[in-house]
Amino acid sequence: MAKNFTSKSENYSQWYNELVIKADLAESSAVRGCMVIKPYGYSIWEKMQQGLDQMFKETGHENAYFPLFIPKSFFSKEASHVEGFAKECAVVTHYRLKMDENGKGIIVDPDAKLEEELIVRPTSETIIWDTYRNWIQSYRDLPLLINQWANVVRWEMRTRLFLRTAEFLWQEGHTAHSTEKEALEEALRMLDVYTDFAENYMAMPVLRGTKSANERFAGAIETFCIEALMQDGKALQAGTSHFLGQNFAKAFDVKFLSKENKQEYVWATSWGVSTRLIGALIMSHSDDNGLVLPPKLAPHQVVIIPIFKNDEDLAKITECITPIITQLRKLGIRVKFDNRDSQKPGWKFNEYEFKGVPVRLAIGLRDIENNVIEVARRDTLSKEQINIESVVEHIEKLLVDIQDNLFNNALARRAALTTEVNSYTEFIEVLDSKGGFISAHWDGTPETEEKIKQETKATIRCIPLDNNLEDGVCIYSGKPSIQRVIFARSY
RNA sequence: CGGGGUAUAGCGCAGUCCGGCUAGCGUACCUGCUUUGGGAGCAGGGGGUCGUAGGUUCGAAUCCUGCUACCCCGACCA
Repeated sequence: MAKNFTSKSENYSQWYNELVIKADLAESSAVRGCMVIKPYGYSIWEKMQQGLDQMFKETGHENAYFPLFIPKSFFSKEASHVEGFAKECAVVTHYRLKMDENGKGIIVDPDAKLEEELIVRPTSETIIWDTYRNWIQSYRDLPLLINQWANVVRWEMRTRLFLRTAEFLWQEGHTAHSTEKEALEEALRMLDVYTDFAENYMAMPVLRGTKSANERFAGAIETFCIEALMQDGKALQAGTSHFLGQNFAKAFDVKFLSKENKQEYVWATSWGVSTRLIGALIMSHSDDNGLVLPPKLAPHQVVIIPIFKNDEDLAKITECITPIITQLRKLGIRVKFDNRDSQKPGWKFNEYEFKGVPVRLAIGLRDIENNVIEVARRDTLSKEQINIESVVEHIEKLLVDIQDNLFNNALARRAALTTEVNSYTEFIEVLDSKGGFISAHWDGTPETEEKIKQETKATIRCIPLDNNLEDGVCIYSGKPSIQRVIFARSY
């Protein structure tokens, strides 16, 4: 339940919830741990979908759709995979309700018990690989590059709007290849796509790397990830791309006949990002005045607020602004002209600030006389008067500028919150004082990582891909280390 | 699942300890007039089975019991 708006310095969780609720993005549903995504929140997701989907298509992928329900037996095939998900699955056991004879209302009909339980997908690897077995016969059927936009359910113990809900929306790509090399390349290609999207659409810098064995996806040989840093110094895993080796091919018996006429198991990848990205976007840029959206993802990039006293004034303003709206739309800029007389200008200013609209124009009779329009930008909250003749050109540049500025600010913030440490004492001190990414030597063992996690709640977020090899000693065990890795407390 | 908190009008809350008049405040909503360049002012008005089920009582938002949901912190995870 929403409280009064508070500064993020006091309570980041509360600040975050306020943003989500007051900017009209989402709310908790009546179903435990699920969320209702409101139209404005969903339109941000749609923009994300559009951007990602285009990138997927450009890299040769196609969309398909697989069932929501997965027979329980499918889960017994890949052992480590089921271990990773079994604890948090919603299970369908019956298929009918009935009226209770003792007047207790609607009850589950005990006679309608399913022969085999159905699992509401926590991810679709199993059912997709079961399907792929029939789709793949020959090397000519490969590579198989498929993406699915879907909802999945994970019965998490603790939930949080957008960041970890019981049901969430995502895309999951599942590909099959004839060689290990090609599959590995695919996993890395999709990591590039995610990086591109995070940095150039969301204006959110990300670290690219591999996960340590402890953090690796259940059933994967290697998990690549992009890690973002939120304003409060906590890390957020923004996307993952997995190299699955032949684990799923073997578990689901997916073989192909090679050019050499030999039966071989296919090589696989999977990759996904979810509505968690909305949470990441909110926490990357927003301030105490509300949401701050990067132009590329903002449902409305420009909002125009006429200042008028009567219908006559509005008619004059409309006449003046209409050609500008037309020109902006021709450039593909998403413009909203809020000419409602049911709300006052001041109210609208605050409203669109809350919703994070990148550029706001205000125009009244006074401006028309002076041949100017007031242009306000959301990222810096600054305003200036621009000549009507040059306003379209100005806005076009301004949108690019805001997009860049948001990225650069986030990048600078991340740099300020990234620290190299060389001892465990220093590690703990930095973790508790400012948080953020901490670059430190690690001996490479899961045991050390686990102990650090238990003692400090910090985990290895990733081993950066372009890491410089550097001899050193593990901050925890003192054993030799060949490189620094990135630690952080995370969401 | 462990610890803490909350549930009263669309939203935010008071009232609950110590039971008692018609359940109140802010905001939002409706009507009218004045307003309109940073969340307008005045006047009038509508909206509540007090989360739910049961109990105690002449009488329950208030006391007792069960249940449910949500929020925060932890373990788990995208």
